[in-house]
Amino acid sequence: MSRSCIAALCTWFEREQRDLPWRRQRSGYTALVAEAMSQQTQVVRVIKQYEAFIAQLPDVYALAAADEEAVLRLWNGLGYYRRARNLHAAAKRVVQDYHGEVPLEAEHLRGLPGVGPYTAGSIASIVGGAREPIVDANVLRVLQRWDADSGEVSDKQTIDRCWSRAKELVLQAKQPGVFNEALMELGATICTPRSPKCKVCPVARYCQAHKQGRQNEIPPVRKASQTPTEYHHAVVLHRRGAVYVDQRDASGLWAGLWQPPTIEAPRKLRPSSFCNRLPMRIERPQLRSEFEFKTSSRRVIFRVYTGVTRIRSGRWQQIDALDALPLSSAHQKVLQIGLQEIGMVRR
DNA sequence: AATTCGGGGAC
DNA sequence: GTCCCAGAATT
Repeated sequence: MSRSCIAALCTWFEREQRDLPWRRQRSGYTALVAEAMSQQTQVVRVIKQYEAFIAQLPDVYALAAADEEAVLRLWNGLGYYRRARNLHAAAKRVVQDYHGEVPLEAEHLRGLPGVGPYTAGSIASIVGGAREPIVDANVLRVLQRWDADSGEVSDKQTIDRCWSRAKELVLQAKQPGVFNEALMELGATICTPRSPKCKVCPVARYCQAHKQGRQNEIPPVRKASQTPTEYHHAVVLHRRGAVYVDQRDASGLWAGLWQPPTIEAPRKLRPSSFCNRLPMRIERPQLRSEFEFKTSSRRVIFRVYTGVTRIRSGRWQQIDALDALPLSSAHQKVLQIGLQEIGMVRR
């Protein structure tokens, strides 16, 4: 009975699938890059950055040989920057241990940094044709609805049930990779978190949630956690067409990325207090602007200053070469505000 | 078993 | 405004 459902889903996928760049050229390497970028990130946001990444680093040797800074820069704005470092390390290991060929067996893939059960199963099945199950956020939702499983999405038992189900199903599929990708595609385009489009779903007649009219209740909505507010005071220092930047801690938020000198505090600091905490002397500090930046677990108020300093040591980055710097989305905005105030128009 | 890690799409 | 996303690693 699930055979016909699997077939219907795969037929729909072959007909309706989105045109994604990593579907045009399949290889272990392109899949590895695409999967790393796509973790916890909506696919539409990945496309442009994936293309830039592949254009710059077209094969695993290019990536393995690249500077970490060059790799991180290609991740600018994407978030979860550890993924970039893991991908870089994975490429080095592929060159070292696998003669430059990304392994296509799940067990080997699983040994690469940044490759967990989902990513290993995805590459092994879609590129390698292996009969490996996968469960990402899309598949989880689709399978919960198929079985009218109203468990919490974060509950380990719910996740385990879906992995078991995915395994059962992929064992019956004619083409495991096509089936896996079709499940994800259905979740991304039809079986969406809210207001699923059951009217145009190719497998609605196999869906228990739909049969019971409970597709809007499954899975249950997650309860939002509250995010404490913190204040990041940053000063954009300029001299001779360059700005001063320093590197963030190797762990924590935006680990190892670059930024204008910043003091983080639980509360708003007065300008004098802020300047006193900085390692360099600031002349004519001016508060220019303030904006809110939200991540999933933090609410950060950025207070952007401009100022002048005499120090020469440290890293002075030319303004027209700021794109070469690994920068978070928040710090790109800080720099944009600071430079605009200074009159160094940027974009 | 919980927490951490980003940032914007979509509603 | 809210919820969520082609998850994995760390604590």
